[in-house]
Amino acid sequence: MPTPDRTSFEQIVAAGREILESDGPAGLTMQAVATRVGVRAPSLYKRVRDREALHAAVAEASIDALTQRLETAGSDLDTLARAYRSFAQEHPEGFRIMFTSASPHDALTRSAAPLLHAATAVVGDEHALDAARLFTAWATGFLQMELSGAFRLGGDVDRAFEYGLHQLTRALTA
Amino acid sequence: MPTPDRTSFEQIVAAGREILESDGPAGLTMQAVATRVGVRAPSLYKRVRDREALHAAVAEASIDALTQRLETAGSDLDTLARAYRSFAQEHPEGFRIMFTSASPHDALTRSAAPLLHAATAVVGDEHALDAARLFTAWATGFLQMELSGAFRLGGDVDRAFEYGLHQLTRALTA
DNA sequence: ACCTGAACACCGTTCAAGT
DNA sequence: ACCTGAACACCGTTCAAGT
Repeated sequence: MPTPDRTSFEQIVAAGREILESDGPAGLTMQAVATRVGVRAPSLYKRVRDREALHAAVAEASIDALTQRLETAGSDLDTLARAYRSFAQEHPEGFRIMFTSASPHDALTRSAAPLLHAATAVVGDEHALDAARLFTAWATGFLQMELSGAFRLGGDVDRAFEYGLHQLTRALTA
Repeated sequence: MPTPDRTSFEQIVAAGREILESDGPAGLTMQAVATRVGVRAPSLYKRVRDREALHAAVAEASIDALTQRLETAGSDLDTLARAYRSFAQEHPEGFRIMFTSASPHDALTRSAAPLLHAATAVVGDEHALDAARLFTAWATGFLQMELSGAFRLGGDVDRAFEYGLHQLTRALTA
């Protein structure tokens, strides 16, 4: 006897993102998600393999949200860097989980496209990948350190961001 | 009636580092550490406040190990970057936990000193902090992406590292 | 003083039984 | 076909009782 679905994969992932942002990765439990979508924990296993898969799905959704933000932001490195930073500041846990949970190849590839395009415009085809990696590595590391509070030696963090952005774009343009 | 100590904080942290490296952060449990040091889990609470404090202590020990490596490596940015990378490749989980667990101020400050010194030599006092942040952000982000397998668009990762290193040192020297 | 077993709360996961 | 309660394994943490 069929039963009407009481939840969906999409709803589970959406609930997971909210819980992650409010309670951190430790709070992103099967039980917490089940409660939020109005179901018992065992029911989640119909749509998600296990807790690790749940985390991966939330990570993928975060990457997709970031990609969309980057795609609509603009096409130059400067604009992309600022869009990246504002995304990370709005979704600190969503940003973090992108690099701590195993994320699918496809999502990462899609998110790289805007950067690769912008880098190509600056350094040409041959070094586009290297330049994109230089740029994203800096931005990712900077945001990670900013969010984790690693910048505690004083100084103006905003100025440090502008300094890095300026040095990098200048180096790549030269 | 006093009892001879059957373990120590140092032994607990050392065991924690080994378990972290072999089983990842999820495997770094109170029970696993207790078993390895030959004690029951409740006994650990005499030396460590809770699981979070255990992770923080392991993170601090990793930072200290990195700092020592950097201090003995050399004093220019190029050498520091390579030392940083080799440390991360030898202790991937130890590297990761430095940025995911709350680490004490002092350890972070000590680890920044070698970088700050090298940066000062290149850009002078006024921009030393900004330059050190640019450099560590890039290196940290790059290693994080390398270790998490985020570099999946082909290309030579070693070459990308050399490219970034070259562009950064050139930008800061100019 | 430190160590332990017992106990409790909480989570992940499986599965037989419900509808 | 999905949902649930019951059950089991495992972990974090506290605490009274041992030495």
